[in-house]
Amino acid sequence: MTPASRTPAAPPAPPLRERKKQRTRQTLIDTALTLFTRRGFGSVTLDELCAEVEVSKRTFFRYFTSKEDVALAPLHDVWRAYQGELAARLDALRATGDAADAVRTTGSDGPQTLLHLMRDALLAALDRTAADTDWTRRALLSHRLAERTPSMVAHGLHFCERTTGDVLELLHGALVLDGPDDPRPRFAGEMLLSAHRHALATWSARAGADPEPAPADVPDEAQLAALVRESVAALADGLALTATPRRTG
Amino acid sequence: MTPASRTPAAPPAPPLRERKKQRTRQTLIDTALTLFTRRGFGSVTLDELCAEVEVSKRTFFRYFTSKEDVALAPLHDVWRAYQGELAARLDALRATGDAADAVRTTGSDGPQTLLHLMRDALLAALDRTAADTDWTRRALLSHRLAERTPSMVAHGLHFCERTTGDVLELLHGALVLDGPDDPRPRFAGEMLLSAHRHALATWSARAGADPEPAPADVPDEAQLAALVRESVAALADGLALTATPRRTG
DNA sequence: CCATTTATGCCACTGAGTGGCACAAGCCTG
DNA sequence: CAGGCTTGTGCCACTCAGTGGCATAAATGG
Repeated sequence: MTPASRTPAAPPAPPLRERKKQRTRQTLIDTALTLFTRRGFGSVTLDELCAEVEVSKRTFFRYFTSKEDVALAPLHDVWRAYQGELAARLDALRATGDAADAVRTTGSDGPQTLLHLMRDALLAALDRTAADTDWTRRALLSHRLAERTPSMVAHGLHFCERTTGDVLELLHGALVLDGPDDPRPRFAGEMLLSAHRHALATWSARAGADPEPAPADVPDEAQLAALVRESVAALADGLALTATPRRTG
Repeated sequence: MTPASRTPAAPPAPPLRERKKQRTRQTLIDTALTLFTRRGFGSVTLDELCAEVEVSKRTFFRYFTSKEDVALAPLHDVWRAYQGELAARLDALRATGDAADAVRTTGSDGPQTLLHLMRDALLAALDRTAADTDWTRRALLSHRLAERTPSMVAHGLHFCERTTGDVLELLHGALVLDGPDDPRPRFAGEMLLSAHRHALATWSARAGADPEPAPADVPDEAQLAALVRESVAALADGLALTATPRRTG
């Protein structure tokens, strides 16, 4: 923090101005999560939040599109990273022209399923995002908050939907498909979403129900990653599940 | 409309007061769809809409929970019906204890998959809802509106999510599953949702792009039903789709 | 040190959504 | 066809999210 401290081994050292922006953004997110968690999403006004962070409301809206947006930022970040990861993988695929060796994360047999390609991109995104200091804690708070805040659910679903839409454009540019209306990649994308949401819910439920967990009580992203894998694997079972009536007892 | 006209073969004749309510509701929906379609969702204020229908804003909110809600009402009605249909089918299933003959809509081999059970419930719901006079026209307007109105998308997704949640409770009460956290029924429910959304999009796209279609230009619900079947059938292909890179050219 | 860009603050404004209360219209008695 | 009772509606004032415009302050680059 001292002005004279030289950055030990920083990459290209981000332009000083950018730092402040990121710092305000992070502060907004953190105080928002704290306040919302403590007193409920609906009971905290933006004016309060802004006063707390000492930022004008106008400025808040230059960082986030809505009150819900700031509360969901940690979760949204994953999806942004996912989009990037997937784009990179698709480029690699097109370059080598071979699905099998383009993606090193799988020592698989034959060309990969799109769903698995997406899953791996998501896992990589998770890994990258979670590299940030205590992302998991924030993500947990974010998700817990969403569980009891309908408008956050709506906002989150919509965000995912938009991301899926963007991803679909990438896919249609990079893969051989049955025309621009082929529903299969969309289905795959939405299934991944389902799986991810379930993984997140399970992850959150497994952690202690502490409303403001200490850093130590927060489950790590490895557990989440494992749950994502499980969930994706379970998708096919969901499709094939037969309806066995329960005996009334 | 004449007071003395005797209802020819009306069932029990709904309590006169209820009629007015339904009429106001329908008027609100129709004028909302018209105004929104003509001038855009965001450019019509609730005050305008209410003035047009000659109803106070306070009253509006006794019928609908939000501005988005009224614009999506036709689509929401299907899901409400779906919930009812599914509940009925589950009851039938539990009563007979046999999946095969409980549901007459399918002359299938062996017990039915949950997905197909849900699909049939949705188709039945569609059928029932579309019995109302020009539901299809309204639904089409509703969907077209949603396509260019982000907040409507968010609201619609959230509504479906809630419905799915309610349905899951029914399922866990009626079916043999792997405990309360078994993700399979949830996956099935969300896949049906995906399929339905795709069907709706295709249906809407196939109809002429007329912003205010004449009744004759509106596709019927049979076409939508067919698309739902197709989409559900295509789900498995989405799951299994292999990522074949497109040759750059 | 100055000029340009870029982030922020301030202020006034729209419009969705809510709560409270008084009023009127349908509705069940006798 | 009173009477009270229930239920839906109108009106009013209020909160608060979100936006636009313009002046100002801070970083950047010469």
